[in-house]
Amino acid sequence: MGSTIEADRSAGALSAAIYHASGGELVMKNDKVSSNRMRFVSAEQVAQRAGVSRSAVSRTFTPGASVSPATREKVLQAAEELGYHVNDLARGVLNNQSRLIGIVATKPEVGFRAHLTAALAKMLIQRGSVPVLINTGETEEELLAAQKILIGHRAEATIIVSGSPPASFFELAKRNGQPVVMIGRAEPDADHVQAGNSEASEQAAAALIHAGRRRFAFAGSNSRTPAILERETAFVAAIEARGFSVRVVRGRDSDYDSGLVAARQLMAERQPLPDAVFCANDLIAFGLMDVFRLEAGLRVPQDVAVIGFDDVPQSGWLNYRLTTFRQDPDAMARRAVDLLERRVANPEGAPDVERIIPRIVLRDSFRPAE
Amino acid sequence: MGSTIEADRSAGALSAAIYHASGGELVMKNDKVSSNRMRFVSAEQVAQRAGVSRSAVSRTFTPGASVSPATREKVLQAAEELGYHVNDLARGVLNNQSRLIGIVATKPEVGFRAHLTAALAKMLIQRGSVPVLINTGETEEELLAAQKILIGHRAEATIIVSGSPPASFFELAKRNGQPVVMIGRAEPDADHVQAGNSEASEQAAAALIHAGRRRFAFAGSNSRTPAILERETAFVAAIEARGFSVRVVRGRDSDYDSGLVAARQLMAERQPLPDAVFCANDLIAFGLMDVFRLEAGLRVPQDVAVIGFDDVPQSGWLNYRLTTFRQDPDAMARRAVDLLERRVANPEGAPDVERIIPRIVLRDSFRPAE
DNA sequence: TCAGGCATTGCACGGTTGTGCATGGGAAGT
DNA sequence: ACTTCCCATGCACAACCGTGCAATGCCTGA
Repeated sequence: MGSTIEADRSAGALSAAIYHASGGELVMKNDKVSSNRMRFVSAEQVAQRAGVSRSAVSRTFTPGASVSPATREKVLQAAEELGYHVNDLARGVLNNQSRLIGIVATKPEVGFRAHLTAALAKMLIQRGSVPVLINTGETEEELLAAQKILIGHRAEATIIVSGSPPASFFELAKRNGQPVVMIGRAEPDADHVQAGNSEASEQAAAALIHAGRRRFAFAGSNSRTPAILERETAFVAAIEARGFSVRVVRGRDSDYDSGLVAARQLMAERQPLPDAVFCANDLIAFGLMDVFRLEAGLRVPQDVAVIGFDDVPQSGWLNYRLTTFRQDPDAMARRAVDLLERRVANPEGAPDVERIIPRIVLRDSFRPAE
Repeated sequence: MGSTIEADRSAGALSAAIYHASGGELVMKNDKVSSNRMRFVSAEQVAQRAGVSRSAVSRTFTPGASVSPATREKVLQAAEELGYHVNDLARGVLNNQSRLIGIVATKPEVGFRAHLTAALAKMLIQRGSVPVLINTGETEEELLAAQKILIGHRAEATIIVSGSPPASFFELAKRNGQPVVMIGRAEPDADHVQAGNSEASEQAAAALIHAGRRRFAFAGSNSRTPAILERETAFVAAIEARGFSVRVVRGRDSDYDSGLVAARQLMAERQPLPDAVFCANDLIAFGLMDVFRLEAGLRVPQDVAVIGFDDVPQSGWLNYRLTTFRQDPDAMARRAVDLLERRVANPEGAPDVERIIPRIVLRDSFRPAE
C-alpha cells in the first residue's frame, strides 16, 4: 500500500525523489505525505499521463493561451481521468492575487446583517471571488486579528459589514494595497456604501405629522452605531423643526429585547403614551409592538403608529404588518462590489461613496393620510 | 511617480530585474505590477532591511525555530516598519494545507441555518482556520460548482450545511483527499452531525397525547429535506402507534409562508380543526399560529397546542412564546469541527456520526400535563 | 591558549503555477 | 521543391515560504 503510493509519487516527481534519496528517508517522507496530508492532483501528473509537458497543461487551463486542439484534448481527458483542478493557491502566489475577499461582520446571523452577508457572499461567488466570512467581535483587537488573517492570506479586499475598525486597520490595509469597503458606516478615509438614513427619518417624521400624530417617540439603542445614530438625530431634528418634541428611549443593542426595554421605559414614565414611534430598525419595532399590544393593551395603528427600518421578512408577517423602510440587501451588495471593482481599477483615487435612499413600504402599522 | 515605484521594486527583487531587463520590458511589467496588482511586503524585503538572510526572517515567524534573540529583534522591527505578514498562501502551497475550510449552504440567512453558519465561522476562526462561505443553490450543478471553487483553492475540508450533493461530489472530494462533513443529513458515505429528530418527534407525540389532546396535525413542507422528512414520519408513526390519526399538511419551503399555507389547508377541509400541531420547524409554527389566531380566532394553547423545532430567538418573543426543541448551533458546530479533526487525523476510517438529542424548551404554546 | 561543542545562519531545494524565449515542425506560397 | 512564416511546445525561471544540511563563529572548559 505505502510502497504503491511511493512508486506513484516518485514517478510523478522524479527530481524530488532523486534529490531526497539518501538512506531511506524518501520512503518515510512520502509515506507521511500520503497518509497525513491531502494528495491533490498536480499539473505534473496530468502532463505525464497526457504525454505532454507541464506547460501544455498550464496553457490548456489558461484562457487565451496558445494550445493546439489535439494536445488540448489529450490534456483535458487526462485531467478528467485524474480529477485535476488548477491550484488557485499557487496561481495566487505567482501573480499576487488570491481571489479571496473578506467579509468582516459582528453577529452575522441577526436581522438585516444576515441578509446582507448572504447577498455579499452570493455576489462575490458570481463574480468569481471567494468570500471569507470573518465572524468577529466589535473590539479593536478582534477586528485587527481578523485583518491579520485576511492579510496573511493575501485577500484582495475587505468588506466591513459591522464594527468600527481602528486607524491602524486602515493603515495596514493601505500599506498592503488592500482596498477596504465599509457598509453602513461613513469613514472619511474609505469607500463606503451608505443608506439614506436622514432622508428616511425626514420622510417618516413628515408623514407622521401629516397624519395628525402629535406625541412622538424614537426607539433606538445604546450600541451607538453610526446608522442608528443618524436615524435618531435626523428624526429628532425633523420633528423638532416642525415645533414638536420627541421622547427618545434606548435599549442596549439593536434587537428585539431593545424594543421591549424601550416600550417599558415609555410606559414607566408618568406621561401619556406616544401615538407615533419611529424605531431604529425592525427588530426593535417588533419588541415594542409586542409590549404595547400585550402589556399595555394598545392597538396598532389606531392608538399608536409604528414605523421600522430595514424591511426584514418578518415585517410582512401577519402579526406585525410593519410599515418600514426597505433596504435591499442585493442592491447594497451590488454597490459594495462596484466600489470594490472601481477601487481595484484605480487604487489611488479619492474615497468614493454610494448612497442608497431607502423606499418606504406601507403596511398596516401606519398608513399616511391622503 | 511610476519610476519611483519601479526603483523601489527592482531594489527589492534584484534578480528579477536583471533577468527581465531586455528592451524596456522591465519598466512596463513593473509598472503594471505596481498599479494594477497589490504590492504586499515579502520576506525578502524584510531580510534586506534587517540585514539578514531570508531564512532568518522565515525562522523568526516559525514557532520553535532556532533564531538568536538579536536577529529576531532586528527582523521583528523591520517587519513592523514594513508592515510584513507571512504569506499564508505560499505557506499552504508548500506543505499542501491551506487552512481554508468551505461552508456550503443554501439561503444561509434564514432561520436556524443563519445561526449555524455563524457559529461554524466563529469556531473555525478560533481554531485558526479560514471559513469560506459558499452561498449556493440546491441544484447539483451549483453544488458541484461550489466544490470546484473549494478544490481549486485546496480547501482542507468542506462542511455542507444544506443541500443534497450528487455522488460525483463525494467522489471528487475523496479523490482529492478532502474530508466532507454534513450537518443534518445522513449520508452513508460521509461523516455527519445529526439531530435526534425521531427522538424529539416521539417525545412531542407522547407529551401531546398525555396532555389529553386528540386531534393531531403535522405541518411540514414539500422541500423534503431529510431532517424535515424524519420529523414527519417519526411523529406520524408515534401518534399512530398509540391508536390515533394525524393530518399532514405541507407548504412549499420550510419557512413562515409554509406555515400560512399549512394552516389554511387545515381550515379549508370540512373537519374540526386540530387541537395539537407539531411543526417541522419554528418558522412554520409562527405562520401557523398567526393564521390560527388572526384568521380563525383560535387561542393558543387553549384551543390548539403548537410545538416547533429549532428554538430560534423569535420563539422567545412575547407574541409567540413557542414550546420547541432546542438545537444549539454552537454545539452542532463544535461537533462538526470535532468530526473534521478526527477525519484529518485518520483519513481512512469508516464514516462517523455525531448525534445530538434536542432538549424540549417549555413555553406558553404548550405545557405538558403533570 | 587551544580545542570542542553548540547555536545560529546562509544556501539551496521542495512545492505549485504562469510565461518569455527559443526552437522545431508543418503549411503555404512561389 | 525550397523557403518562409507562424504556431505550438518544451525549457527554465519568476513568485512565495519552510526546512535540511553544512559551515561558521563564539563561548567555555581544561
